[in-house]
Amino acid sequence: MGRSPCCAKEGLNRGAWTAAEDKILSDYIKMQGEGKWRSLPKRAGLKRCGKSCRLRWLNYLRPDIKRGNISHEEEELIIRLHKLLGNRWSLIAGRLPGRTDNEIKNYWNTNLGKKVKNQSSQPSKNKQIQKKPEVEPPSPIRPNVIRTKALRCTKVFITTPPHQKVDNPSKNAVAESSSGGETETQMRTVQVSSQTHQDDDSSMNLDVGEMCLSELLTSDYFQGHDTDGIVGEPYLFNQEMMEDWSGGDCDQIGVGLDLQSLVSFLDSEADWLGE
DNA sequence: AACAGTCGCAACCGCAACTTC
DNA sequence: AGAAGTTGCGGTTGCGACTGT
Repeated sequence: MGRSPCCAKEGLNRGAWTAAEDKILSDYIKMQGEGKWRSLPKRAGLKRCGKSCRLRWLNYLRPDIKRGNISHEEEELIIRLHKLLGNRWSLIAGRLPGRTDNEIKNYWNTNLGKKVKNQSSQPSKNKQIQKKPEVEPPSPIRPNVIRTKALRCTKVFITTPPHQKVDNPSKNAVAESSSGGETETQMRTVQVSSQTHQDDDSSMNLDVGEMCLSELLTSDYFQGHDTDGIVGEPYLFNQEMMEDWSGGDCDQIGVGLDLQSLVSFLDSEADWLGE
């Protein structure tokens, strides 16, 4: 299908927003709520395209936006998440309350990108960051950094094939993309299935909405089972990755990692498999 | 003080996923 | 089922602020 232009460009304001425009937009959204961006400018009486309004609201006017410098803890988290997710700024921003994807993207491009590059090019003091090469996938076997486009998915199905030793953990991750109206932020369920789990119900649904990732990763399902020759091996992650995610930093920095990030990561892994 | 170069952020652009009809 | 419309995302750009000469 052809793509229609997001808006007629004639007669619309462009460039920096004025205080008056900001006020009109935020007042309107406070009264009417977000959404229907395309028609919003007309209804609100703004000479802007809907896209521009959405961006302005999301990146600047939203009341829950955190202003000010990115803290060291946030920086660490960004680096860590970028290592896993690559340039999926919206997912990374989702783990940093009050920060926007645009802000994090800018911060990465202006600060962290260089910093991480420097650190990886010279042996350094920061062991945590030096554990793995940055940005580029270390190998085609187990890419740390995945593709750029995020999929919306509501469920991740993780399964260990019967009597099959896990030689490539990522091969056991399959993401199901929902066709429903849910969004990434509504991902709620991870279904974990294992042949080695001998209960009648060999799969398990976990409500993961607010579950701390480190808790989940240290649970039996991710630590592996003492059967079928996969003693102590996680189903999805090797030791390095487990340390990466469950190293306890999330508690230290006071930002609870929930499974949305993990689901996205698994989603990415599944996508890589499909290529 | 004036100019050039660099940096950082806000905004724009184009694409793809998703929804609606 | 498929076309048309909408939304969200990541990459890129423009411009003001800052810094060095």
